[in-house]
Amino acid sequence: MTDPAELPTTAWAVLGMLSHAEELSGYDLKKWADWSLQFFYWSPSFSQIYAELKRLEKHGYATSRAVRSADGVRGKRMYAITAAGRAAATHWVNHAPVEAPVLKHSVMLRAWLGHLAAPQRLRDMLAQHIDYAETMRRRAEADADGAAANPDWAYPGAVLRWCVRHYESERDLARDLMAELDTLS
Amino acid sequence: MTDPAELPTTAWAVLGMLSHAEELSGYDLKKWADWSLQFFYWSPSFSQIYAELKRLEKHGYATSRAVRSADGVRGKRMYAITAAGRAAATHWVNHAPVEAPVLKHSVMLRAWLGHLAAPQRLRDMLAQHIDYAETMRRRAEADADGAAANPDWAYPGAVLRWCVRHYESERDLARDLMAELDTLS
DNA sequence: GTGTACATGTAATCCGTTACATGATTCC
DNA sequence: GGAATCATGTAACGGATTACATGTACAC
Repeated sequence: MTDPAELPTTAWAVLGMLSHAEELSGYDLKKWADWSLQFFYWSPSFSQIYAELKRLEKHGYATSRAVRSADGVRGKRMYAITAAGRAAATHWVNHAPVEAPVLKHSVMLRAWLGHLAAPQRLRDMLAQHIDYAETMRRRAEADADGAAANPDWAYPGAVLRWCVRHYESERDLARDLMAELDTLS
Repeated sequence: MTDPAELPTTAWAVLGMLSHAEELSGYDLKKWADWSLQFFYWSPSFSQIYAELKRLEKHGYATSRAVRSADGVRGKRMYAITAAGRAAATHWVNHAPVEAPVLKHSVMLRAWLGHLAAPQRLRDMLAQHIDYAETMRRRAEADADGAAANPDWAYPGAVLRWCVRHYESERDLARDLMAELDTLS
């Protein structure tokens, strides 16, 4: 087996999604990314997904076929992972160096600049962040429940439970920080 | 006051660092970013910092002066925030829309693809991640202790305590996940 | 008939990194 | 003398986004 090509992580994420399914369109992948990858990675834009799909196909990691609807007009293209693609993805998971986790927390960046901020602004920002974390937690929980039904989703399910706890913690830590900032101003 | 220019978050982060200090060189800023921003945002490369400094100066948000060492040979350039820069940064903190937090967790991405992974690989990855989180926690704690001494660092101090709890949680959640994965394979 | 979802793709642009280039200073 | 740190910057490149362009299907 030749060494798998050097590809950006996004490509492996897309290929990884394909490895969980039979056949998906670019549109499907975007929708699915919004509801799964989104929790712990990030959801690439449509244009990025279409570009990665072409690249994956060029490398022989995916195949596609054009599909027309019953009325024969509307076209779409369905992608599936190939054996070579599965091998490459497996190799990537098992052997590629693991990139450091990236955290870009613009709420904390603003709190770090609290000496420039109006106290109420910091409270509002944190309140909004608490809502965001709670929404994400709920969504992840619903997804985790969905995954629990199917043994094929054991790993995604475990990761989704990690996400539930992660957003729970995110919510609680924001509450703590809000309380702490209230004692400052 | 004219509206502050549209700048990437990195520019505001650099300007924010300048707002915490008297005068800093690009090199100083990079070193400082590695030990503060790094915990909750990310540390731009040297070249990025130098580029942002030039842009900030162009906008009148920072000034610089060349400094030569006692022997008169070695040169460096020290940057300071201007009044306009402080006003712009304040406006950004108080009024710019807050970007959604970005999380790109490549460890979780690989766990999500656990059906492709060797069980031992997942254990190793998580063990390494636990070490990473613990190291970050310790570093953040040391920094938070340092900040506690000075009332000027109240906000950075509060954020650093948030970081300590965040990395603590990150460590614990990775342990939980490792235990859960062990029951799967 | 209007808005929403389905469906794909191009072009322009920007953010940011890596590699490269250069050279002084300080500590061992 | 050699390594690590201080110190700045350019050039090439790539990853990714936004805006734009286009059109169908379906529900209300």
